[in-house]
Amino acid sequence: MKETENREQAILRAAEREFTTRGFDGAKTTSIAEAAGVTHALLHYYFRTKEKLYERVLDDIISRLEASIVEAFSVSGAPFTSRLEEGLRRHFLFLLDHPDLPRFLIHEIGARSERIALVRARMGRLVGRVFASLQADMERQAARGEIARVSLADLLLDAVSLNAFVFLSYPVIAQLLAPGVEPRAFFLARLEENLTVIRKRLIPDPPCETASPSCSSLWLP
Amino acid sequence: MKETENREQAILRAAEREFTTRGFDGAKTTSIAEAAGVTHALLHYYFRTKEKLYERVLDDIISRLEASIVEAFSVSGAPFTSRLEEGLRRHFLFLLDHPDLPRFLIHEIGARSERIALVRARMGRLVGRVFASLQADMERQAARGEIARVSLADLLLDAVSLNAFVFLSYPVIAQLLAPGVEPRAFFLARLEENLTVIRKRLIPDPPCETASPSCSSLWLP
DNA sequence: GAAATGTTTAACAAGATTGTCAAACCAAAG
DNA sequence: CTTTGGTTTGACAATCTTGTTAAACATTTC
Repeated sequence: MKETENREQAILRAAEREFTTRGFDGAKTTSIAEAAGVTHALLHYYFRTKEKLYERVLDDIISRLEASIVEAFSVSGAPFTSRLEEGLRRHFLFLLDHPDLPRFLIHEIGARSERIALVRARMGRLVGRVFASLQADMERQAARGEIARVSLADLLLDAVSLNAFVFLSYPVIAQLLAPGVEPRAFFLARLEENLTVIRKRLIPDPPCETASPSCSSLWLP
Repeated sequence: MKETENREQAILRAAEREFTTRGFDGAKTTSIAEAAGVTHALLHYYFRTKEKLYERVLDDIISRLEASIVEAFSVSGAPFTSRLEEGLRRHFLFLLDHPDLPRFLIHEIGARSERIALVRARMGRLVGRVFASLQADMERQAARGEIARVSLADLLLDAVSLNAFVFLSYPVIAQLLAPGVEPRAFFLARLEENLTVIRKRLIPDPPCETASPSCSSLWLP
């Protein structure tokens, strides 16, 4: 075998780029082959059909995402809040390395319902692991009154929403909210904001015997 | 003209459904025509090309979104926090009526860069109006120390992230986080969580002379 | 070096998809 | 009734896209 690994790998890389930026329907096997520098017949030789190539790419992507998130929350022994912050930080930095990934996943699970089963199954395992890993620590800290009582599901969804949406909306909001700012600087600033939001979400609800403004009923009409 | 309004409208409705659920590339003019109950030649008679039909649909959608958001924040005279809460509530309910809209916009602005200019221009006007409408009120309340000092851009992006992402991720997370819960109940619960997050984000940073847990350095390693 | 096995290509086939067109249709105006 | 104008259709053309195939090519093995 000459450098078959390279050819196959080249096709996979090109396919991932094409699929993630254009979606399944927008991606053309001819474009992928061209981008990989091979004839499109070779693409079919290696991956049979567009569908199979897509599945392979999707599988690879989810595996990497899964590994990255599990690893992100694996810092053990530290208090819940530290582990959470560290996990969110790594999650965000992972997205910074794969900025098109959220858009791709979101689109494909919505547009192509056949995929949902696969994605959901693997996400299920992933969420299960993260939950199991954090739940006990969270309860412990909540029991001590150090953090507010929140459902872990809500809290994590809050965090993922904040982290992912910056990348989803970037093309529209960047010039709008921060014209002229370096992309990386913009994203890192958002990371800090996101962490602040989550931290504050966990501030215990004060007993409200003080006249503190946060206890006033500003929010109640 | 027999009921031409109805035919044209039927095509537009079918096109919006098809485009928003499948994206530009996934949508087929034949499917749209079929769904609208007309021949596909008629579709071309009214809208010339798929591209033009798409532009029309996109334009309509953005107009409705724009109108809804401007209206959502138009409650004048109330304190900033009330206006914000009311705006976010209405924004969320609008999305509840158009659950595929965030996915559609996010995908299209990412996948088809030609569209960005149009979307960005209109979003620019929209954000400008909302900003102008809220900024002064926000400063006033911050000056009184009733709310934390945050950039309005960050705060609104936080809120939109939280509101939109539930809909984006719904197909995957629903069964995972809340199995068996009615969709509407699930979404409304999320709305409350989102409002809580934003409220807490605005809690003024305490002076930290008390031993309150929120002042401890739990978050600093 | 010849056979066997795996890789690569050019050419082709089948089908889908967008878009056009001339003719049929229909409603209203003269 | 006939003309006129916009509507609607069936049939067609052009192109794009996926997928196949037979043959050329390379590499290993005996």
